[in-house]
Amino acid sequence: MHAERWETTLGRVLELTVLLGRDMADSLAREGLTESRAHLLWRLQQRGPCTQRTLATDMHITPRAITALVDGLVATGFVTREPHPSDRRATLVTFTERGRATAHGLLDSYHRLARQLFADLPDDTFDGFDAGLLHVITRLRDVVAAKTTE
Amino acid sequence: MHAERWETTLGRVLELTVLLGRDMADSLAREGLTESRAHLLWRLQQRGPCTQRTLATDMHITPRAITALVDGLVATGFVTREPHPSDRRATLVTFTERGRATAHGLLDSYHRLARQLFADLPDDTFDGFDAGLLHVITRLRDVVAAKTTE
DNA sequence: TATTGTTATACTCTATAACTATA
DNA sequence: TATAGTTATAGAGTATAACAATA
Repeated sequence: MHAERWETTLGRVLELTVLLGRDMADSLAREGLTESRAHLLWRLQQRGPCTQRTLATDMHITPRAITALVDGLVATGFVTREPHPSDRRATLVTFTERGRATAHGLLDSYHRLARQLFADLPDDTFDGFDAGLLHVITRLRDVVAAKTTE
Repeated sequence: MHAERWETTLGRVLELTVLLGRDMADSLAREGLTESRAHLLWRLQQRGPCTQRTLATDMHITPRAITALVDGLVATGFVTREPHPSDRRATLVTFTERGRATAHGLLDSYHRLARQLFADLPDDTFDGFDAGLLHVITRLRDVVAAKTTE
């Protein structure tokens, strides 16, 4: 195995991230969403109504950033701020009908994309791809962990 | 092949992009760079000194955004604006010594990362991963092209 | 008239710090 | 005293539009 092949392949990984990022940003823009706001809707769908603090911890961004994202999503009609039943400091971020429908649409798009990318891939190639992905993700976690320790 | 596997694997692809993005942003911050500014340095290294217009076309962002990025890179000492020898409207964005050294450093980091991710991957797994990547990138280009045509 | 890069203006994402209301 | 969310302030990236200098 030669280093040139590794570098070519890493180049492909980077190209994939760029293409995927552009495609997702484009699709989201058609729904009136940005990547950050869609991320919030995604988390909200998985957790159900929750406090902004929960979302901040979940999404690894500050409470201030959540306030800004929720402001935008409220203004565009995807979510509402509801009072927390037992803690009057907190708010429960909650889907509007439109928000719920949009989140379902995002899930559909995700399924459709998975099919488009993988449906016509031979089984053994798919397996190799998946195995390689797992390996690379593990390595990457090690790299990140090593840096954090430094 | 079941749809669930496609979705799990797409999830891994997304996780990879997130991890890679975080790792790169962290490394760049240590050099006093952002991803956008590093992208500009990367293109500059591949093309040599060039006009802002060229960079704008190259990086798929507006001339205004290039002005902002170059302003930042000039202020932090990575590049200078030099007069264009034959067109007095244009400027040639050019590396400083520090800029050139940093760009070389980025290239080194790239090589090192490729080695860290792939060096201990069995040859056949690597081949499967690479083949899958190629396929997925091709599919993704089709998807993007289909949307643009719409 | 077309092009290069700028200024003017605006929106989004994010961060830190100070503050209010509540626990 | 600690926590939830806000306001204040700041910096980065990007976009469109109007403009100056030059081609």
